[in-house]
Amino acid sequence: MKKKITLKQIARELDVSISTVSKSLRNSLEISEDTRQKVQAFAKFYNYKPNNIALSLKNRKTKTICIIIPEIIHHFFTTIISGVEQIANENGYNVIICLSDESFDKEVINMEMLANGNIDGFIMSLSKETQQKKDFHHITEVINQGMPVVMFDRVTNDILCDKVIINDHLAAFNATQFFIDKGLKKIALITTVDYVSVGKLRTEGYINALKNNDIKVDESLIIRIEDTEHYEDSIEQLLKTKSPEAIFAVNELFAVTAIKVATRLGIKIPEELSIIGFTDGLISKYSSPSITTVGQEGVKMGAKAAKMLIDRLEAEDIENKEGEIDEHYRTEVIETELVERESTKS
Amino acid sequence: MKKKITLKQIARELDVSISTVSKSLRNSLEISEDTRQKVQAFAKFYNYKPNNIALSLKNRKTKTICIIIPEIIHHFFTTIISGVEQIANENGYNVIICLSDESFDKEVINMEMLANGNIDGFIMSLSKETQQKKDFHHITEVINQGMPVVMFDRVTNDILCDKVIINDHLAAFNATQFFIDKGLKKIALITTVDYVSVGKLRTEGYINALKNNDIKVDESLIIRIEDTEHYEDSIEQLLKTKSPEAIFAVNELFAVTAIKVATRLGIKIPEELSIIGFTDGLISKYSSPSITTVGQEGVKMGAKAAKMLIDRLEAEDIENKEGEIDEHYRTEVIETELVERESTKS
DNA sequence: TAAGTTTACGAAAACGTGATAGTGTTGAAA
DNA sequence: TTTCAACACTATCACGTTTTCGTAAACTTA
Repeated sequence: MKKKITLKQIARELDVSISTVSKSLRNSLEISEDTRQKVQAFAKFYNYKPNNIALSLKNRKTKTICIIIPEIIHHFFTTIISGVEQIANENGYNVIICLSDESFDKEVINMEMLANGNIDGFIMSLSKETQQKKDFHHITEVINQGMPVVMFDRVTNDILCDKVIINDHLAAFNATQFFIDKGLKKIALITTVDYVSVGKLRTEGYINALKNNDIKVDESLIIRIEDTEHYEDSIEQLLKTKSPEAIFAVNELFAVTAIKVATRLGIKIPEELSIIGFTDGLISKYSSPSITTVGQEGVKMGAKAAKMLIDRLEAEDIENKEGEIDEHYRTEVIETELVERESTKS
Repeated sequence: MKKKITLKQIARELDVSISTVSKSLRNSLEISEDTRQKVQAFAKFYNYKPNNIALSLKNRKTKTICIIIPEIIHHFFTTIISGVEQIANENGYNVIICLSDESFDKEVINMEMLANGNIDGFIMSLSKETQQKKDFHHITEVINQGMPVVMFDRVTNDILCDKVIINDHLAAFNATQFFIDKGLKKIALITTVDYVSVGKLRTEGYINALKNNDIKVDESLIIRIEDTEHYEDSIEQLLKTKSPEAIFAVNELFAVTAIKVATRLGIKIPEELSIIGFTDGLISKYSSPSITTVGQEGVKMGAKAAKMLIDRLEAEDIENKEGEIDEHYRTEVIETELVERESTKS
């Protein structure tokens, strides 16, 4: 077992100074051709690689970014990760992934721990609990320390920073309008409780589409799901008592569960009931019938977020020297598109 | 914007030495009650937190582990991450997640980059390409440097290290036997090409179960899928020409695709065709009909792997001082269980 | 009072690197 | 012969910690 070799060891071995070794390896012209070659050969033989931690300490940057997501089970977040990872790697950055498990405390702990030098910046989507508490002190604190943060999907207006979102309102509006254009009027909504920012926006989009077409909003057609446990019953109740012609679900799981319940009740899809979900994940694709869904382009979103973060990090390098920092934050909107499948009539 | 404060700044501000500040904050008895309190109050006010990078450099450990997985889209791997993350956090470790995208090169690059001081150890599952090439030099190199590696699921005998696997052979054997016990004999297999270690093992389990029951192995009932693109046709062909009574699929996607094709062809599940998949993911759960599957307990597996790695890391601390290292590597086997659902007769 | 002991702190080294600023030797120009 | 530049290298510092060792000053004891 040969441990990693250091500059110092090379220097001692070749009987030169550490500086000489360092310069030789960086091909400095100060060092004679002879010495340079000797050192480089030796270094190569012992597979010398600079210690990243030492470099981080010296340069005061780690070339590592952290992405905090509430859940890894949701397909949407995994696609986000893919996008971030790709751009990060292209630019020589590592990615640390943290799960908040929808918990405020875990979000805080993760951020505080990593903010102490481990990483250069954050990409994050708020946990449910954080959105509910509306307590963002951990995020402002990090930003105040001069560490850039990019928020995506579940964002808040209370924090000033770069953001990447989809137009949830418009996407929901369009999905609902899609039903209406097919002549369907009794449209149910399966959504989350209102403190989840995206749930709220999608609900609003649904309502506005109805209003826009002079369709009365029937609150009994709307199910608001608190936790993810026993919502099958609520859906069954809805289908039995209200017999909606269409259902718009704000995520994949709600959509596929609706299909399951409908199938069990002998309701034909899409003949008797049309369904549109949100998030174009594996479930929507492989469900039978497959689910028409609002595609979120998670990869694109993650890539965009990573790009914004890295741009800001690299900009800091330059601006630091000139003493000026661009405080102009931007919010990017990612387009969505309806992916038509078997759960809606064509 | 107030940047992070350092020991040096506190020292200068309070007109004491850096050592005094450091000791005060660590409650050393060398420092008078008075000074200690003064320093601690000041540090608290300015929200002092030690710089992790500096600590890493000094202690020569980073309290960070890396998990390399081939794909994040597969639900199995996300559950692995959950398990690792949980144990890691409990023990004060961060987790870096790297995706190899099934590519040998990306696996090598990731490992080489992070091995230079960024992390204390690896948890990994081999990429397809690596398994195909049988080139493991990057892994042996890391291990030779004294960095512990734990492999899970897709492992190789060519590397000596801790491993966590499931008994793929037995699990496939049992699933096949399950069909046979129900009186089904014409059992098809949808598997991967043989260089994927787990695919091979599962195929062997299937074959052994058949042989064990004196059922002739019919190669035309076995589909080996190379890449994940156009296998719907192969499955359709199989169903049309061979009309199997049962299908055992070595992963979720193959299983759900089989269901899709069968449904399209009007084959009733489970009356005319029973299906068992592998990996108890969202797809199996939410598919209609839901899929009977071999549960892999990814969380448990990830947790086990993390525990093995951390145990070894902590053991190193002690053994380093005593100059002895335990080279006795272990392989843990995680139990699987058949989760019965609607795609098989009860 | 002299000697020893405790108290309370500071100096310096170490982790590994890279940049800046020196330094001694050689050779060439004046 | 003197002066100065070029060359080839070394010393030192800094990044932020912790820790070991050292040392004044105060206090105790004989």
